[in-house]
Amino acid sequence: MTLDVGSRLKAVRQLYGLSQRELAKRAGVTNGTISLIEQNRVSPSVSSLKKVLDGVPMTLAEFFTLDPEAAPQVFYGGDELTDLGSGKVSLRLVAARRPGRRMSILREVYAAGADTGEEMLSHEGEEGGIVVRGRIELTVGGQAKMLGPGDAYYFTSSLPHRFRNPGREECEIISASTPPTF
Amino acid sequence: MTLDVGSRLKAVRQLYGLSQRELAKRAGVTNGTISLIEQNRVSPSVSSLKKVLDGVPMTLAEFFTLDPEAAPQVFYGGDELTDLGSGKVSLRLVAARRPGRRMSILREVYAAGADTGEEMLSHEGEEGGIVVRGRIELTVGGQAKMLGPGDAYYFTSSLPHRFRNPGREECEIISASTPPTF
DNA sequence: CCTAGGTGTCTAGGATATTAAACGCAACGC
DNA sequence: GCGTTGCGTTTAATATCCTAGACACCTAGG
Repeated sequence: MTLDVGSRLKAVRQLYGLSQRELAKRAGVTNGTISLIEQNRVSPSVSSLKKVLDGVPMTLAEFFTLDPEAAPQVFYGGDELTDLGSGKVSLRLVAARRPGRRMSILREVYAAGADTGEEMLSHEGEEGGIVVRGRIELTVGGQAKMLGPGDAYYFTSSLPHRFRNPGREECEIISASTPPTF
Repeated sequence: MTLDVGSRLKAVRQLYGLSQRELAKRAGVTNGTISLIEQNRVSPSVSSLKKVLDGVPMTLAEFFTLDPEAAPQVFYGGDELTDLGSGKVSLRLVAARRPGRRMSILREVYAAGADTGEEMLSHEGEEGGIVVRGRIELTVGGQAKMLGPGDAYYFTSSLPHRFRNPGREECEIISASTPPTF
């Protein structure tokens, strides 16, 4: 198992300053249930855990995304930009060495003529960004659009997408994606 | 309930091209269990759902984060930058109108002398960013650091933090945070 | 036709989770 | 001291889940 649902629930409950009975009442379960779950004496069904979390309220996704040992580390400085790119696309990743990151923040530079390819990228999650300088053509789900400095985008990463710089100047974008792509 | 664990599991399983028996074998449960779960005839315990997902493999967080109706929407254009700031700090949020976003991507401009305050900000999640122009002093967990163009930062948002522009020039940052702060 | 191997579904019974109520403990007012 | 109110824990009975194995269906090959 090594998935400490109990401690997690307890932490969440206490974070909201609720007693077992209070939470139980809000959630429509008994206080005994909360107690047993928090002691890891039982593994709740998804439906009952959902009921409990609805009392907080918190979604299941949020609950399981909680980083129990929330690394109190801070990363900063130019050094934190790790080089990943190749050829005409330069990618620099923020806090690459941080374990368990929940986002990829990237500084992307597309040289003139750069193209992520016909095949289209597709992966779970969401991504978005802002164009800092230059112009770029972004195709998402069959629709293409030119973006210039100050323009922004945001989409579900499972949609096939492609970045292309048809111009003669470099284009710089700062983007973020969750869960981390890199 | 209205939380269709069954369909979700089925979708995941089929996405990976597995039969109920194959997945069951990998996961160490019986095919009947998978069948019953997919039909929503039972609400699996967290421990057994975890076992099942380990067979894929997929984490519980990923499973519950799956957006069933994965909004195929794309947001872009300068219009997508919604103004939020006040006073010396200007905040522009990407895709503000998108429901259920998992990130806040912001273009932040700190005027000379801008300061998010002594009281320190603190909230759940993670955040990071890259300085586009100007200089800014970032204090996280008691440690201050000056950042200039091209520098980056990343930290756990629950650490008390503060942004301050002690210089005479504007500072522009592009940042992201998850879960969304705005 | 009919076996062989694949699919998903169903059922009986043992295993596990949940309830309702009791229990032990500590803090407070009287 | 004593009653009250809050806390988390425990217990016996009930409800729910999970397993093993049978079942029905389909497709392919002999």
